[in-house]
Amino acid sequence: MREEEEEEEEEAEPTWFARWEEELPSPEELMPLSQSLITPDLALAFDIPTQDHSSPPPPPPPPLPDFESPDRSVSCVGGGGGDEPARTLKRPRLVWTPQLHKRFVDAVAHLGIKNAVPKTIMQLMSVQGLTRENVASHLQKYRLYLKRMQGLSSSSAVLPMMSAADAATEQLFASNYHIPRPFLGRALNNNGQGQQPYMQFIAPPLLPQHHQQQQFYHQRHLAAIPYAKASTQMPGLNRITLASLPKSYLDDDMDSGSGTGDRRVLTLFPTGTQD
DNA sequence: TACTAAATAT
DNA sequence: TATATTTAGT
Repeated sequence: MREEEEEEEEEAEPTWFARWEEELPSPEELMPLSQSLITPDLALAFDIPTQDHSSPPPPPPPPLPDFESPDRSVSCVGGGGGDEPARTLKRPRLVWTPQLHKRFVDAVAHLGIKNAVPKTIMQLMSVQGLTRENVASHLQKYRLYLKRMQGLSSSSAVLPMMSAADAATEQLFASNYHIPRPFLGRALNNNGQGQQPYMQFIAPPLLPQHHQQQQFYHQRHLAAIPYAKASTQMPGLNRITLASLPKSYLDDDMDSGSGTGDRRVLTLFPTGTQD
């Protein structure tokens, strides 16, 4: 095939089309899209050259999520092109690492089921770049998982140790969804009659002695965070990069990056060394 | 406005 | 297929 059939459809081109094109405003009349669609701070953050920088108001520090900064190991999946740099306008897929999930669970535990709503959880977690949507989505999934576990536990005795049911569930969640032992025990005990749709979370004061230590160092690290009544995002305090947390916190009982699989998109926890 | 559940996308 | 994101309903 040496002759590529050039699809010349000139003849089929209707006249109205040409006239319609004529009626279009000239390029000069058009307002530059980059001006209206990309805010100055965004343009600055993403190093987008702005043609007309006649009105550059001092842009506030761009709330760039940690995982969007090129410093972190970020790789986008899917999208228009794999070659696309990490700084796409589309929010990259967040991977809930075991550590991040642990922080999530801890936040939920501290808040209690009553206050365990996306916004509050997000504030308590105080992870930079983590959105309420992220938390809401994860919370949904988490509840689903708890619900599932509840059902499994009611049908078969699977309290203290991990049984096949647990193992299967864990597999379902790619071993990402570990639930602290006190959670399981408490919930299962409470579940005798199946009175509650979801497993009941353990509020901090309800934690058994054995886990008060856990609660303790949580308080140590989160003491500065007004999570109890954080109504507004505090610029400094509310932004805590998980990577800055001590290893003792992160490596509590989870192995990092052991079950993320090969679809890691972005990680809030740089698995390597981080300074 | 925020939360939850369902649908959709990757 | 599993997970995260987005959307829609309350």
